Amino acid sequence: MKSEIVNGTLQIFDCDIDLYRTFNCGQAFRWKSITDFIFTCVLGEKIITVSKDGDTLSIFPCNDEEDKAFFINYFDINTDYKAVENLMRKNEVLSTCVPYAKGIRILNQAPFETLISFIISANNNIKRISKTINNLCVTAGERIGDSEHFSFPTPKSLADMNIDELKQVGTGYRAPYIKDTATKILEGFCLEELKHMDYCEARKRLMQLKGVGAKVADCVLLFSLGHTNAFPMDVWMKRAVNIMFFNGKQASCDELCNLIDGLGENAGIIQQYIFHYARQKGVK
DNA sequence: ACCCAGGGTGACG
DNA sequence: CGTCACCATGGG
Repeated sequence: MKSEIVNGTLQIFDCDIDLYRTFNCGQAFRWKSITDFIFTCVLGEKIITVSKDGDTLSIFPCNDEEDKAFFINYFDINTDYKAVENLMRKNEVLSTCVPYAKGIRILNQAPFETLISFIISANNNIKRISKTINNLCVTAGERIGDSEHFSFPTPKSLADMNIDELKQVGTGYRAPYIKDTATKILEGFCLEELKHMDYCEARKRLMQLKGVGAKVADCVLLFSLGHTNAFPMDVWMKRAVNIMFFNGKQASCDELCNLIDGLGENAGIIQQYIFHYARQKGVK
């Protein structure tokens, strides 16, 4: 992928990423749209702005090779989505999903932020998840300069909040899960090492945390820890998979496991295509 | 008033 | 192992 840094902006050429789809599919909750093609978000301690002009993706600010490497990884630029799409086209059912999700990317996000975000996502909807996370950042994060933007809270700042404060932000009954998980991370539970661990082992580890079941663990593994075979099974996916692969009948756990195994190393990416298809079709 | 939302937990068989 | 009520909260 060709790219260059010009005046503090990273430009990536011949890039077919669809920013709207990528930011609004429920994998990330903090990107705000300025226009249809310009979005902004706090990553780490910096306010990042990205825009799309034709086939050129621009990311600002980007000051050095280290920044560049971070963005290439964050936006998953080096993964060959065309290859995944070609694989999907060989399957009659999967091929119908491809047009509904062209240009999506699976972001490689900050693990702690992703973990807390998906604990909040349990039995919740995307709009309210975003609102709650924003409240959490304003309450416990750091203001960036004199802007209206805030960083995502550190494990310590969340662990230091009491349950009532966490509830007041809108986390509801998940408040103790958040406090407990933040405390575990603060005390040394290492998320980074899960990246290099076997998928099943990493999943078991995550599920030891309160508020983290199979689905939340898979989201964290897929959206922040590089496990592209993780296949989050939410209510949308269950409906879609049952209709697409099991003739409308409810599949058993074994049948689902076999299906996901059959999708291989990129099952998680394929999952995102199915998710987009299901939501745009309004599968019920 | 009722149901749903990118579910998880704990209790009970 | 599987099932199930319950868990806050806001929008349809």
